[in-house]
Amino acid sequence: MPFVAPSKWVQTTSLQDLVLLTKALGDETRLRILALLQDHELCACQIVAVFELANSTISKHLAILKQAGLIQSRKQSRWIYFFLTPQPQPEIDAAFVWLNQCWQADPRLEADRRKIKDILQIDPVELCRRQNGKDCC
Amino acid sequence: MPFVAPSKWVQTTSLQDLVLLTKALGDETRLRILALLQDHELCACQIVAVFELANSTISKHLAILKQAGLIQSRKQSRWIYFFLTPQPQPEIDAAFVWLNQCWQADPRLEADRRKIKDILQIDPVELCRRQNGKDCC
DNA sequence: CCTATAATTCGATTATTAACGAAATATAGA
DNA sequence: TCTATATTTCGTTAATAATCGAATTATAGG
Repeated sequence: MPFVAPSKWVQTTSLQDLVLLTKALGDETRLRILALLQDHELCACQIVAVFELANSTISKHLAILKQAGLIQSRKQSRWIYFFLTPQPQPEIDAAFVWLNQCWQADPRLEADRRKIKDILQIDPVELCRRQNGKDCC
Repeated sequence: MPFVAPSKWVQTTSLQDLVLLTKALGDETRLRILALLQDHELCACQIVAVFELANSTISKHLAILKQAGLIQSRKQSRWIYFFLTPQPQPEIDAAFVWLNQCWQADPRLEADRRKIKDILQIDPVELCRRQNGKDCC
């Protein structure tokens, strides 16, 4: 039976986790996604519609936020919905407290909020058709 | 007399400031510098001695931290001492509160603390001689 | 006023990250 | 089971950031 190192040995240090977290927060698009997710859970196609970036780009941003422990996802019907991690580990919870203090009343975030409000009116089926159809760009 | 836009017009939004701040925090070396500065103010040559990076690199990191409003500096004799911004604006103060929650008892930060303890024993004159002399590297 | 020197700036290089479109994956619903 | 499609992964390119050594700056102290 081969020797297996206890999982403790490969555990990342809190500094490494923290760097993962601060790097995840160190991008404007990702901060704006987090701000939107404070109000609603959203599927990828809705986030794509807000930022007008390629869906592969948004997917990457979401993966970074997820790996940092900031968000989670669940599948419902044909869509994957992303939402802020509920009751996250303390260091992430504290990060949210901090961010909330910072980003209230920012004009760009307000604009994003208005935009998502319109997007939420559109049926995701129609939204995805627009994104995957050739009338895009 | 030329028209000069009121400074208000070029004022950055809070989101931009926040991105500046999160980017400044999104680097391991800079987080470690901040952790060290929680205990002591330090001059550039002392920080260089801890990290074994070129003084130009450390200088850049310090400039980024300073621009984000996290640190300040003062000149004393031949050295410039860097220290955490006392009573900073609320969003930065909240960031420090958050960081303090995160980085207590991390082994790498502990090691840095031990190292700076030794370095503080050395006269800065001698420290800088070692760095600028040819016996380095 | 000089000179020595601590720190910064500059210019170049390397490494990392963001972005895209296309291809692959996975699966809901027919 | 099969097909349509929402999301992810892949491969590449472009932009940004970290790093270095050398040159420059600014100034403390002789």
